Amino acid sequence: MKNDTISFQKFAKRSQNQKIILNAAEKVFAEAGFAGATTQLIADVANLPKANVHYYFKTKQDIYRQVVYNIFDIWMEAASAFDTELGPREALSRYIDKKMDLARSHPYGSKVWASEIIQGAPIIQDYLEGQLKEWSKDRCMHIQRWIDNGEMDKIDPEHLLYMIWSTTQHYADFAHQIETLNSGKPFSDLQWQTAKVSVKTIILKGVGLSLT
Amino acid sequence: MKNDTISFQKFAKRSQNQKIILNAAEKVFAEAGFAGATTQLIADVANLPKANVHYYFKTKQDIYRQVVYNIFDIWMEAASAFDTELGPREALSRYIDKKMDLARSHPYGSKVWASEIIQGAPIIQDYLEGQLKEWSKDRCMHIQRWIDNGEMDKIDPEHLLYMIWSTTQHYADFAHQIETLNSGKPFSDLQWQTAKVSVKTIILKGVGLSLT
DNA sequence: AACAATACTGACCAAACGGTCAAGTTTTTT
DNA sequence: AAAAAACTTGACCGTTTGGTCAGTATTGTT
Repeated sequence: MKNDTISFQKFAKRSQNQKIILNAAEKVFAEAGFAGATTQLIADVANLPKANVHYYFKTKQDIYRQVVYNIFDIWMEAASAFDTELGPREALSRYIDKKMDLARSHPYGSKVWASEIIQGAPIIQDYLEGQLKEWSKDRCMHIQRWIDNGEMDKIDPEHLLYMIWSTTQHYADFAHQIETLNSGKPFSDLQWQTAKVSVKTIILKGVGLSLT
Repeated sequence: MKNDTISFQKFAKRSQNQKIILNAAEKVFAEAGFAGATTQLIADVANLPKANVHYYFKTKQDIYRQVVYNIFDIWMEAASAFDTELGPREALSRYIDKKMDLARSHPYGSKVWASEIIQGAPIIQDYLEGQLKEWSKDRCMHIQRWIDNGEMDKIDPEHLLYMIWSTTQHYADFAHQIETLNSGKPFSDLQWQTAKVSVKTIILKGVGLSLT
């Protein structure tokens, strides 16, 4: 019992400091890119001396790798909201909702991901070829089945996925541009609501599904 | 006559070397980000000694600024394809076509732009608040008028614009991801065609317009 | 209380960076 | 032909960077 508690605390401290560093790093990588992010700045944001950061992570790349893996895991978990058993309307609708929620709750992660892909996915390539490709193929197959069943319009499933990804992530990645066009103010709850409804309305109707 | 020719050649040489450097820089900035792009690498890609690059551009930021301005200009010129006099179907259709063409022809510029916005638009902020905001407001007003006239569905115009921007630019910015899901091969002419049609079909139908 | 393991940190270093410069070459003007 | 202007470049420099390390403090174990 006492041993367990102590072991847990030890584990907790290490894990907790790593989390602080990763959170700081996510923000810094998002705002400066991989090369522009300095370990010193990550340390400052995490409120730790730089040497301490290197105590928990051997290299800057290790930190970066962890940040990218984390956002990928979150996204893949959200991808299960695309539950093909629900039928096209519910599956697409819930998936878009979920992706919009993530765009709002994880803007830094989304930006890090975008930069990683823009620069050719030097770190995450294996995941793209593995998990992501598998998931995409599976969903595209189901979408095609819906189409063949006459449940929705004949649309290339790939491009439907791309449209959902791009549109939802745009609200995270291009938040600064959107904010600028919104008189410099971030979206309010109501504006996020409107965004969600607009995206769902256009896409669902666009592929021949009604909202209700 | 002779003077003119000589002066023109002088101008041509300077201008030509600047163009070579800017083209190289666009690629390097896209693939490495601002901080990750080294003047040495830009020089290598341009096939010039580093000192020569600095003869034509005082600082790395100057090169970067020019690259970002260039892509913004190209985009704003394309924005005139959104000709509100044509009515909603033609205006939107042509604008999407034009943006898709640019995603294919200027992938590096699009990536540099995306990175710039992701990092908070440190260079281009004035343009966002000026030209872009003005253009957006104007087009949103026209879209609203179409809606009020019953020519298309009631959709928040802002979000329609965001959807067009995000979807089209996705094919440039996330080309690497798309390529990976496409068995590692870049899109063929036919696939680009399909992408274009898919995007137009979904968006136009999504806002209550028929394609033909 | 003694010991061991983990956590922390200031000082330091080699490498890489953006940028400069003086000394050359080529081109244009007179 | 000679002077001026523009172009080219290898060598160089101060600064910043990721990362190390030796020494200290704290926490956990016996």
